[in-house]
Amino acid sequence: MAKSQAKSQEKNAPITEHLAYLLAQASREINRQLEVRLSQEGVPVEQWRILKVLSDGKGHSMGELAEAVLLNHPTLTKMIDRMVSNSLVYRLQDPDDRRKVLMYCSDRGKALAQRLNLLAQSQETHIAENYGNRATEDLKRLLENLIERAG
Amino acid sequence: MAKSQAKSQEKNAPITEHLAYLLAQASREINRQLEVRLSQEGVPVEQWRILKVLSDGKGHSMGELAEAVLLNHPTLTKMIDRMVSNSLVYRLQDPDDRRKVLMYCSDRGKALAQRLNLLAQSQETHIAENYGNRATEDLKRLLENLIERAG
DNA sequence: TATAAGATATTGAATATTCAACAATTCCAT
DNA sequence: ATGGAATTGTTGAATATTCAATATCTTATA
Repeated sequence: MAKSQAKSQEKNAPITEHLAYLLAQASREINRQLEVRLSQEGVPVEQWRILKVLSDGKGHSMGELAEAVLLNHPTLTKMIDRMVSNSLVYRLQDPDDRRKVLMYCSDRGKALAQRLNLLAQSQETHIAENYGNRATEDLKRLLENLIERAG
Repeated sequence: MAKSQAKSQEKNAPITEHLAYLLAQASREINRQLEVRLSQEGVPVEQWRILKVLSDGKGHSMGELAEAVLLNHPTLTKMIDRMVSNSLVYRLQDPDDRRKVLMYCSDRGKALAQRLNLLAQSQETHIAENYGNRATEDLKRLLENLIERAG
């Protein structure tokens, strides 16, 4: 009986004990909160990521960018299309490898990025205050390690 | 100079330092790995979640279920439509509140759920082995706390 | 150097998700 | 009781994402 219970415990762990589920839940919640903040500028989270990456002023290829902002290629292409329409970013062909397209941030994009960074930063601050500085840092380091191993 | 550097460090934290980003990245990666395993049964992650929740045999309303499986209502409705077509689950009107629909798992759904649980459990085991038991447990507890505060 | 293989980005069709509106039922205040 | 507000779930149109196919360019090889 004890044995079969142990076995059933193994197999029937509630869904809330699965790491994949906890990650999905936490990510969903935190990203929703970020979304609320960024909606002040009418910008989805993915566009903030794109602008943040591009605001280093250097050109980033679509592939590189897709990886950095956690979007797959076709999705990124279409999101960039929208952002080009809004004059936030622009495409330039890479002179060294003409298969590649290098993405750049316009001045308008950079200005928006700055405002978005403030909103995102305020969320970080809010989390650190409510959840605790120590816990937040611990969580970040654990996530970094997990990503490193899992990648 | 030191002052302006500190300031710029605050404002210009790389995107990889944002909790929202780390969570999205980790969740994406771990869920992709789970997806690979579950594809052995041709089932998306969300359907595993649904089957897992319903396999307690009790009826769950759509709202309750949507919350539990991290899907919003219209998305869940349409996914349930597909699962009903596959005879994995079925709807029953709640006799106590006829606005509600109670979802149940069919025998076929329960059998599938068992096979999926094995696949999901094997991922948990794999993570615990590669990432470390201690780190995995720490991470889970931190995520649970975060979700509790953030909800 | 010519050609095949690989890399990069985009496109269009198929699929899935979301938003807003709706229908049905229950709850509550009068 | 009864009419308005709130809750629950679904629908259809608009939007977004994904998959497979394509076009373009580079690299390696023979």
